[in-house]
Amino acid sequence: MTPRPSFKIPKIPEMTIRRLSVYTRCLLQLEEDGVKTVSSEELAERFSLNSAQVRKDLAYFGEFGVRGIGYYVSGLKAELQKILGLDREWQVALVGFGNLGSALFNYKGFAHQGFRISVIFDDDPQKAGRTVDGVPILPLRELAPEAKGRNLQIGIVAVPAEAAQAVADRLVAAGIKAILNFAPTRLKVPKDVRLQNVDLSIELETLSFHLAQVTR
Amino acid sequence: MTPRPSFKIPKIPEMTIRRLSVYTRCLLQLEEDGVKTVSSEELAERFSLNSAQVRKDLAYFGEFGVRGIGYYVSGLKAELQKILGLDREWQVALVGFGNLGSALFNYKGFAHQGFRISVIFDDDPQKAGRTVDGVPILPLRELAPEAKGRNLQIGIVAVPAEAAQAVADRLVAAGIKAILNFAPTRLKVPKDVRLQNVDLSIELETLSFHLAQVTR
DNA sequence: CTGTGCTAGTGTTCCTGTTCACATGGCTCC
DNA sequence: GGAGCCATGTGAACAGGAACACTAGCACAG
Repeated sequence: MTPRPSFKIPKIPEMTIRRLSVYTRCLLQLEEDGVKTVSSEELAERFSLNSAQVRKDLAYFGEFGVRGIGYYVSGLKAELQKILGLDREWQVALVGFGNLGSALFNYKGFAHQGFRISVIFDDDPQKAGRTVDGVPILPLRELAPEAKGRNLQIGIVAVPAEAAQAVADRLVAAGIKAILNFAPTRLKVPKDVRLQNVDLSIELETLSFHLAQVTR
Repeated sequence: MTPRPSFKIPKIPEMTIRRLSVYTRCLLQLEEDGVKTVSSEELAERFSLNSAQVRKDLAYFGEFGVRGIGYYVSGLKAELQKILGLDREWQVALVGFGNLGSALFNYKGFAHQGFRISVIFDDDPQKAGRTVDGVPILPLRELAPEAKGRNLQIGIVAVPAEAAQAVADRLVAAGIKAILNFAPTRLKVPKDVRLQNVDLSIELETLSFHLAQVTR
């Protein structure tokens, strides 16, 4: 009756998932360096973290390690990539092709891990209709039909704050279940849609807060 | 004997500071809309948050509210801006003027809140020596002398992962106490230096993790 | 084959941040 | 001037994530 009998999910902490992502990157590096095995202790100290933390994070998903040895780098890497969904290709829609949008598009790290920006949306008549590196730039109203045709799964919102909610609404309406938002606004989305915010102002203001404490 | 006798700091949670930043932005909007007072309840529901949370966050820093009324929008806004250090201008150094660097430079939101990118560093001979919008682009070796002369306080790292640690080391050596890192690496800095990371891969991979759970 | 050493996995404790619930205290209206 | 209202401020309960410390199990040496 349970949808996934072989594999129970005991509420994974958000922080654990973020760390998995970090571990994965580290393992990629280690594999490249020809390292075969790594202990939770070694892994931990690279991020000034607790080794129990590392073990617990990994143990949420299975028993990947060997006692007395540690973890096999390439094996663990593959497991984590599978868990994070990096073993497949995700179709990403980028909305907004201004400064930030084009920077994101040109960022090399994405395609690498299986995130493919397969279409761009922007209503600017200067941009809409053109193509960059083989990727079409379309007006926003094309979103719904394209989403189905291209099997879009992730939307990146890189438009000004004022337009962000409208864009998000369209993404949701088009059936997209994961949104990465760069606009400085708190978007409202249904709770079956996963929303991840990147807010530069918050990061900068956190810094200036701490500076202000010292520089009183 | 205590360095700050008039003002005790009872360990402010990191999350509180991030929320202050969000509140501030909201208050700016409210003020613009001509709203005079706002209650913790109203403020909270804009971010689907608990009202006690809002009150506690604010209470860390003083008694800004009026019982039976709420908070005076412009008064609270001014207080929060002071707490976050937004009542002054910070001199920011941007290191790396590639895709992301130039996008950040052109992003309007920064100057707005008192963050002035007053110098850019990039070793690319195509770029170094030039000027954009009156801001000079210099080779990285100029960092130390410029930091003093320009009173640089914040460094933004927008270089590839491989170069990031070296850049961070130079920023630290130049006496900069706050770093915003966009490179996908965990930088090591002395603990009196405030480090804030923005890691796009982590955000995207968090999304793909959740998608992968559903799309099994 | 047996013993030792090493490190993964895990139950428990600790601690930080969030939520609840109440008492406090200024404003307003009569 | 006093009584009632209403939202703040805050101590106490709660929850969840992180650290500790112990147990389990595999590998390798002798």
